[in-house]
Parts: sequence; C-alpha cells; structure tokens
Amino acid sequence: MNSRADSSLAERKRQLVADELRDAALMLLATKGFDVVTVDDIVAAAGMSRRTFFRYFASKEDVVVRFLADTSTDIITELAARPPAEPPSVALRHALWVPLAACNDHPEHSERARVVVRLILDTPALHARWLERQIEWRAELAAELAARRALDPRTDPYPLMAAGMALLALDAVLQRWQPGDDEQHLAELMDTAFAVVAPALDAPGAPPAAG
Amino acid sequence: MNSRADSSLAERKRQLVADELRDAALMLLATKGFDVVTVDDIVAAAGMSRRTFFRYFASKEDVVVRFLADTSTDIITELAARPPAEPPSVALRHALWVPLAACNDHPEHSERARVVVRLILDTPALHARWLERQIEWRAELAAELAARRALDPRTDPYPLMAAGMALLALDAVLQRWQPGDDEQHLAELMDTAFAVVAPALDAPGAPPAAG
DNA sequence: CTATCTGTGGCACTCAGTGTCAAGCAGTGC
DNA sequence: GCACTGCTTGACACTGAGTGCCACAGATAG
Repeated sequence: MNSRADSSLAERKRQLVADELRDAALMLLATKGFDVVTVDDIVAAAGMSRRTFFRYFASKEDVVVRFLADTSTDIITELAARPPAEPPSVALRHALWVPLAACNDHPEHSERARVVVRLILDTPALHARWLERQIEWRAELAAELAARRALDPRTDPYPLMAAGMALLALDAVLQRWQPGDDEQHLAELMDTAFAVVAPALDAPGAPPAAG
Repeated sequence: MNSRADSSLAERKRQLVADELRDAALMLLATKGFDVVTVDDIVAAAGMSRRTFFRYFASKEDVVVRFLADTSTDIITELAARPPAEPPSVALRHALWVPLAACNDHPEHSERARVVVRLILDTPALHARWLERQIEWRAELAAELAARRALDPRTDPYPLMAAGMALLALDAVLQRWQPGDDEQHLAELMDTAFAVVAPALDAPGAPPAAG
C-alpha cells in the first residue's frame, strides 16, 4: 500500500526541487535581467547542479514562461463550463479571467506574477516564447469555440480568430498592469479590452456556407 | 564623383553576398528541416566562412524570418497612404495585402515564399521569432491608426488591438495558403478573414473619455 | 546484507553566437 | 612603383545553452 503514498511522496519531492529552482531563477532573472543571468548562476543560487536544472526545465526561457502558463491551464476548462447560450465575448472573458483571478486570490503571488509579466514583455526572447505558448491556447480555445457553434475549423476562420482576439484582449490587460492595481481595476481593464473585440466576437456573422 | 558610385557598388556587393547566404540557407532549411541543418552546413553550401554568416544575419532564425519580413516593410507606408476617411478594416486590408501582392508579382518567388511560410509555421523556434517580428509591425500600425483617429495609445486599447486583429487576419490567410493558390484565391481568403474582424475594427465604439 | 530502482552530479560534447586580430583588396596621394 | 587608408573576410578562441552518458548515493524489496 506504499505504492500510492510513495509516488505521492516522490511527486512532492520533485515539486519541491522544481519550486526551488524556479524561485531562484525568477529572483535572479527579474532583478538582474534575462540575458546577463546564466544557468550556472541560477543553479548556484539554488544549490543544485546544472544538469538537474535541465531535467526540470527544457530551457532558460521555460522557467519563466511556464510560471505563467501553468496558472493558465484552466482557461479551456472554464470555457467549456460556460453555458452554451452565452455570447462568445462573455464566455471568453470569463475563461481568460481565470488566471488573473488566480493571481488575485494569492496577493503575495500576484506581485511576483506582475513582475514576471513585465520581464516577459520586456525581453524579446521571452516574449517570443510566450506568444508561442499562446498559439497552443488559441488552438485549444478555437477547438472549443468550434464545438460550441458546430463550425468546421478547417473552412471557417472564425474560431481561430475569435480565440486570437480574446488573447489580444488578455495581452492588452497584461500590458497595462501597473504595480498598484487591485482586482477591481484589472476587471475594468479586461472589460475595456473585451469591449473592443466584442462586436466581432458576437457578430451575427455571415458564415460562407450557412445561411 | 566616384564616392556615390562606389558606395552603390559596395552596397551591391554586400547584397550579393547576403543573397548567396540566404539562398543556400533557405534551400537547406526548407528541404532538410530547421533543427538538423547547422550554420556550418549553410556556410559550406554557400562557400563562405561561419563568421561571415553572422555578419549578415543576427541568427539562424534571422535568415528565414527576414526573408518574409523584408517584403513586408511597406505595410506601414501603405496604411499611411490610404485615404483618412476610409474605414479601418478597408485601410488595413489594403496595407496587409502589400506583401502578398509582392509575392504574386514574382511567381517564381511566390512558391518559395509559400514554402518559407510553411517552414515558419511548422517550426516552433521560427514561429516564435515570426510572432515577435509581428509585434513590431503591430506597434507601428497602432501608431498610425492612433494618429488617424486622434486617439491616445496609452489610454485607449483600440489602436493596438485593431492592429493585432489585422495581423490575426494575415495569419489566417498564411495558414490556409495552399500550393496551388493564385492571387484570386488569396484575395478571397483575405476578404473572408477580414470579414470576421471588421465589425470590431469599424465599430462606432464608445471611447472611455470621448462622447 | 544484497539486488534494484530512481534521482543526482560530473564530464564531455555539439552548436549558436561574439570578440579579436591578421590578411586581402579596393582606391588615393606622392 | 610605393605607402596609406578603409572595408571585408577568414581564422581562432571563448562563453553559454542544451544533450548524452556514466558513475554514485539513497530508499526500498527480498
């Protein structure tokens, strides 16, 4: 009966190591800058070996991007859970609010998340990887949107572009995220951003094949 | 009076070397794949030294991305040249059509452009850099849009998001670009994509500060 | 106590990218 | 013809990211 407890213990040990590396990395990268900090610096601060770092993270960029990406896994689940009759703009707004809400639930993590967002937006290499990750979300969101409206993603550009517009709104919020902002202000930014794309998201539309 | 002719000659010599490098690189990368081809392979094929390659291109990704990016420098100029009264969706559609039109003007280059697009979309590292480049265009397009409508890009999210939506449309077209497509079909794809975002681009809008 | 399984560190290697320096090759003045 | 100048190139060495390989330490099962 140890098997289950054992795997859980091993899992927690792995998580502990990963967290230690991540914390050391974020601390150094955020304060000194992405380019000047080497992986050797990070593992020295974490008291581990270089080789171990690459067992937990695929690249130096991966540490930073995954910190945000992991908190955003649930956006698809949230979108799928929204009532089918809800307009796309509302459903997507709720889905993309999930990661921001997660930040606000833990104020001590929220500040770090904001700093990491700033680091990503200000570092070209990180920004590129961040966008690449968003491409995956876009595909998943698009699949869910297509299923909702019974559209064929291969012929109809709406699902992919609608998901892209929602992520555009998220980016607009992140870009305007200031040090003192509380949940209220973040929600306002989100509303303003979604107001811009809503006319396209909720347009009655003239699908090429459907009447 | 040689000074002007001389600099022109030197410029053309530089261009010749750059073209040689680029051709060898695209040939190898497109046929064998981005990851397996090393810079040494490329310079060996081009008959030049490794150091020379990095004098002309910032990175291995740069060769590929710049091939497309260079043809797209004129989108800002085109947008600025559109009549001010034109709806944003129309002006942006014309601006983003410029690089595609450039491809269609040279059918022999068009096929290679399509292959490079496919290579970029299928290679994560290249895709990331490509999106990073698009961020620059987005900022420039946004600046032009803001100037057109006398909006403040710092408070109003519309310019940046409108530019983002236009690029979303371009991406949709590139993603659907098939081997046999002629200019006519490309134009149809473009129209379909822009039809999706047009309601948001041309929305009367409720600017936060303006009545 | 021993066999085993897993995670870790150390080492060597490839490859991207950079700095530096010497050599080649115009054009220019004497 | 000869020195000088400016520009481009190639060669070498170096840092840093990322990977493969193997040997070692600790926990567990028999």
